[in-house]
Amino acid sequence: MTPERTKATIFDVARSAGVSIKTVSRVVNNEPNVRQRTRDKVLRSVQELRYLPNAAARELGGKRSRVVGLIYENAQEFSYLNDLFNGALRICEPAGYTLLLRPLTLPDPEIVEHIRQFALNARVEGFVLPAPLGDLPEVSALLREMKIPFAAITPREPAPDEINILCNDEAASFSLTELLVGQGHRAIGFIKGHPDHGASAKRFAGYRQALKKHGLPYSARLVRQGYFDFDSGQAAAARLLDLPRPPSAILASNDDMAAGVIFEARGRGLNVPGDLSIAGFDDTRFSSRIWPPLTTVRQPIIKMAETAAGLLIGKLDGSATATPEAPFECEVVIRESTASLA
Amino acid sequence: MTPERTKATIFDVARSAGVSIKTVSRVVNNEPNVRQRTRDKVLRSVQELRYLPNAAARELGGKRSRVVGLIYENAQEFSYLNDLFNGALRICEPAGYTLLLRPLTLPDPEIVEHIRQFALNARVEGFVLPAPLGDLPEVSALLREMKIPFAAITPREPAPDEINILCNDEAASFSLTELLVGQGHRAIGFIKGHPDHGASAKRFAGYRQALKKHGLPYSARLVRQGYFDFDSGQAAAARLLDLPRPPSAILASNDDMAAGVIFEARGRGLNVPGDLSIAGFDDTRFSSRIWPPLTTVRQPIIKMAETAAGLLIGKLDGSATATPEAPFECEVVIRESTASLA
DNA sequence: TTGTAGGCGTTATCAT
DNA sequence: ATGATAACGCCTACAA
Repeated sequence: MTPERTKATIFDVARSAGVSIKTVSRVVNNEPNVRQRTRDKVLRSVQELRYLPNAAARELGGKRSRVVGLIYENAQEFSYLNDLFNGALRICEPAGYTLLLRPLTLPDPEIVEHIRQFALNARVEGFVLPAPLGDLPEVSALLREMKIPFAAITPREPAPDEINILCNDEAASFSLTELLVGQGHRAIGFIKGHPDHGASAKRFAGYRQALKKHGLPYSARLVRQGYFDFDSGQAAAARLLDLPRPPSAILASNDDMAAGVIFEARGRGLNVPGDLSIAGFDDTRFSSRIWPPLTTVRQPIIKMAETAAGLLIGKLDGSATATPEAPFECEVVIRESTASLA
Repeated sequence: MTPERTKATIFDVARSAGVSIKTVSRVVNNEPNVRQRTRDKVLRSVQELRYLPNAAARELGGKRSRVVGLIYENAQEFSYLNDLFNGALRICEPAGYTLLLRPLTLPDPEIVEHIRQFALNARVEGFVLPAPLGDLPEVSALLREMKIPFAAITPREPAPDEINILCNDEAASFSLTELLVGQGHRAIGFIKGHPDHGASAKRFAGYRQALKKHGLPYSARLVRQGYFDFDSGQAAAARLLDLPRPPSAILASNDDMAAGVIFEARGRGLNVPGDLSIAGFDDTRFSSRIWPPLTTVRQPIIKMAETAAGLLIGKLDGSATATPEAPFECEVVIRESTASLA
């Protein structure tokens, strides 16, 4: 147990175990064609010597960097990103992969070049692409061209053989709308998300379906375009509230926009939820901490990120890999920003 | 301009430039003893062939990984972290360094072992240590023992030869307190930050100094311990507001806690700032978006992170390096959560 | 100022 | 099932 002066190499292990370095390599890399007894012997030496394969040598010899890249949009809400990082990291680390982050500021006219450079410089073997990056056709096209596998986390139509992780945005939006309908709201405003995000269309679709199911008329007047940011939410709310017959509830496609709606409502002296019910999407860090706490939808982002990274690594390692059959389940979180119509 | 089938190596460049690989190496690494003409010639070939040194080979041969690690506390407010990442990344990338992130959940009894493993596995050459990690003695001790340089971003007393980045927390807290005094507040509550953060003591000191300067009595009654999170801020506010003679203003040591104070105040039907003025620290993403928008202090985190990474890399590269003489300047941001006493 | 030889610690190839 | 040996692409010494 004396601390080794110099780090053990594969040769040290080979000598200690009485085998060749190739056998050690086989064991360390879980390759076949090693007798169980030999394998055990080698493993014992590995432990004793605290052998850790030299990543640089590994890459140089084997052409594999074991680097996974995670590209994300900079301006996003962070609790989402934090969950994403943690989920991906939790899988990459024990699997012997390095996770490299690459923030991007969108829109970026040179996005393709930026990603290409990153992939090359960092020798990225595979990408995790959270929304909205997985939604950008030029990005997936580039990665396909570079033959770099990726796992997109977004509700898109994956090409065959591509990894895609998604959750049931549409069903959640449906439930949220139904909740409001059940509370007696008949004029329900909707603020759409950024058109480049696949989730935006899904959430809108859920809203429309719920209206339809309950026999409420769809009115384009009550729908405004937003861009997932606070300001666009506030602006959209202002226009909805300026209507001759304003909605009694507003459903925003994410919490940032919902926060903007609350802000606008308060600025007009409206009581939330007394005068206006408000709901959002994402359950960000602040959703429960603004006043009133926000009714929203929580996605299992950590699990989704873990799954994305896991499937991606499986593909890189040559194991089996497939997009999961069922979408992940979202959860409606009911708080005080929504209430029954008086 | 035909896309190379296979990546160019140092040999290709050498051949193309009509020199030896060692000369190419010298040029690429900015080493001396190369004639300008030769240098230009090589540089031209490098561009033509789009030569990019193979990082793995470089590390294997040269014993340098060019990896910088950034350890951070997981539970933190993210806009802070996001700025931190972006600042550090902006410096590391063009300098040819890879930035690796390592979230940690505090308190962590095995923190030393976790960091050691990370440093070893990822072959980290130097660390950026934002608060509160730079404040933990066991962490700096470990890094000193491992002879891994680090740049701490926190108001601590750096050992000689160590890099330390800080801003004038104390002066900012002083200003904020003075602002409240100037608005006529005489009973000003203070919620301390987490005791493990160096900034907590500084901010508290600034508060006390301002009271002193303006001849206001210091009262321990009006000071509560918080832990930088929303809940502790809310709890502290509850106790302050339960006092027989509650404060007319509360200064929280960060915005998360200030948000908790606002939440508590609203829950009690208090008008902010009419009945209670509230100020925080950090200017997080939500500070301007809660109601009312929060008076707070903004730190130049991006610049601080850039400086930290830059000095660290300078040290790793063997250039000169010194902790900057003057602390970075914070900026008081006055919004609607504070107002003159009626 | 420039070049040559050797080594870094793996993985891959091909025997045995 | 196991092993010898040659890459891999660069850097460090040491020559010239």
